[in-house]
Amino acid sequence: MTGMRITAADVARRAGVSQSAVSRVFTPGASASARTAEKVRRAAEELGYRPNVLARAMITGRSRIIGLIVAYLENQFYPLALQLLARALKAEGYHVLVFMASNGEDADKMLDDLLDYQVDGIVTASVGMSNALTARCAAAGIPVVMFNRGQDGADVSSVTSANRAGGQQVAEFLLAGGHRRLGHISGWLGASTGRDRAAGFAAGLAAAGAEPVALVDGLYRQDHAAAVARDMIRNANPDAIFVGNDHMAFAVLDTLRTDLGIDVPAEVSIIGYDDVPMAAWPAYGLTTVRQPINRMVAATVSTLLAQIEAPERPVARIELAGDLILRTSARQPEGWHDGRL
Amino acid sequence: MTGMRITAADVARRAGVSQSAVSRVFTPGASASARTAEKVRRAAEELGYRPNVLARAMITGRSRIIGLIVAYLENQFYPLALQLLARALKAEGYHVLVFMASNGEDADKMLDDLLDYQVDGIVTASVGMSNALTARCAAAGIPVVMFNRGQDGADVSSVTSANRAGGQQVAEFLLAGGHRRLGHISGWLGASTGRDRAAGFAAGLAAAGAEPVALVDGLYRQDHAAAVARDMIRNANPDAIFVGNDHMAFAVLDTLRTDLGIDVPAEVSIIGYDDVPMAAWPAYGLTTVRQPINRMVAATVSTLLAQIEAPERPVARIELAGDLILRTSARQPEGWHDGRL
DNA sequence: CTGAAAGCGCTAACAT
DNA sequence: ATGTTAGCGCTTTCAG
Repeated sequence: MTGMRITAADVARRAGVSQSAVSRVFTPGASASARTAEKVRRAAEELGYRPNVLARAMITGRSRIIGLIVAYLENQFYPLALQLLARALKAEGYHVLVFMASNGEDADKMLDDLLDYQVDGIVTASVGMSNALTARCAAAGIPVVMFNRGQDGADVSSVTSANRAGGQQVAEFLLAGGHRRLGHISGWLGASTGRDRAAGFAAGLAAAGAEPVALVDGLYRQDHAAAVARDMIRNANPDAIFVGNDHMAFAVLDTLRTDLGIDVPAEVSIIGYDDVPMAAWPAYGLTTVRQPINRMVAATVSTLLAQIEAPERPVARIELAGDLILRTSARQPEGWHDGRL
Repeated sequence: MTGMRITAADVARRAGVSQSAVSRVFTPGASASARTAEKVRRAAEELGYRPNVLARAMITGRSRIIGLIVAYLENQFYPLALQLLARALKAEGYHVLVFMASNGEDADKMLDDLLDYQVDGIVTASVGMSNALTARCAAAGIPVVMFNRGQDGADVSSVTSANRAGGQQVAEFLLAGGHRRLGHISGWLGASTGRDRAAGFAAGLAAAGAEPVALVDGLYRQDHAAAVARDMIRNANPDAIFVGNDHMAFAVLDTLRTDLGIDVPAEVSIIGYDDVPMAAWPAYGLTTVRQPINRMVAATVSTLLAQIEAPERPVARIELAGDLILRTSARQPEGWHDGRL
């Protein structure tokens, strides 16, 4: 008797109604009399019946599955986002099917996989999609939202924080703190987040007639960021380093303090980006730009669902402001309040 | 023309064969002549056809979806496991549907959700399931593997590391290092992992005629562990604390060093459990028991798939050995090698 | 409001 | 080896 699935027909038989009556009772926009509904519900209860989502999906064309493409679960920001996203989608009756983007892998292959599952929508986290791929999704009528990544000139929705403004604010803060030799270990410059933060930082310096003493791509990798930090200290003698995200900043902080014996922030100030929970831990106390992850996820969900319900809706590019969070890894200018002097 | 799905019938028409011929070409254990296969494949290519996984699932009774129930993505161990699990399952043609166990939530409700999606199997990570729930899964013919958690007397497969032996090894190591006042901030004692590590630790002490000076449940929560650590230092004056997992150990380490100004390990040694990547970072240098996460995931996948293929297979309880990893948060006994004196 | 009937896209006998 | 046929479990016309 194991594995014997109970179907709507079983329930119908027991309740003494037609199978379609059962269906109606379990369909939100249904029309069934209170009496039938009651009978059906009792029979279903007794039998332990639950509608088969897959069968329903075949008819309605809606699987209530959202595909999530994600690459770096090592960076705490993404598990957090995944957690928030899964909860928010669950509240709307959707669930998340995970697709890990192995780095060497063909993106087209992965998209095939996704489409095979008839997902109702796709969100990419920290993963770029070529315009060819987004075009395929559009052709298949499947909305895509890029989370924490933008794409120039592509017809995709995206939700990011104000990365350019954030980078600029860091420059202003550091300058106000009396630093004069500013270095930047950027996020991967192949990603919009990496580029925008770097551009904002450069713009902030330029506005004060300054320019960075060093600027290197950290590729969003800890090992690489650590190596780059060592070089930068040796060769450029910076008194402050803006690091493209917290994940790398932790590695940089460790490298300076432990390997190089540098006093942070007395000798060198370090600033990160994201404000993951670990940034607040005493061992790091990382001064950083907070990405409003809750609102970013909320925006991602509402954008995606809106697009699922109205496929012809134009793409949305949402950019949410973030704040500089003051801690102990960077010297603090006197009189600095609310992100301004 | 957007959203127009291409079906096997479309391909059949274009290739000049029957629809079932198309199906056969796309079914692994098929029987089709090279000529037909070729024609079909070309037509499919031209049309951009891909089989509908959901329709296939209805017939075969296999969705190729594995439900993952997970609760604490804050503890780095679980995102890592998720990542490994998703990749391993993908290699076998399965994908992971995520179910976040919100703590206040009814577990039965969540299981309903899972079963609705006709998942082929379930893995729970750091989440217990009542015997009633595992019974429901068994009745539905859906195999379950508990990852990093056991269940006494339940008919479920589980994959854990040798938690009891690990706890015992920690006790021996600490004793050999000359510590005499050993405290334990355990993992949640409602979980087998928390209990087993605590029991092993106590057994290790007992074997030497000792007993802990303090033993408190840390509930696997950082805030709680930090508070408990403060109390323990004040009231029990331990010279070493074994913490139930790395996640809590980081908080304890921070509390001792930063809040309490204690020199670790000169005054107090700290040992964790898991060996998440952060444990190796210089800021922590956490001495800890490594859980063989790669092998644990591999065992989880093979157990689950074996059970999917042969439902009558008896449940497996797999326990993998872990090693004590020596770093700088605990005083090191002279002559300690390979986990032994 | 309700039942009968027609599929959704596909696989799996069953013939040929 | 291939086509024909009968469903998988459900939603959705369509009558009544």
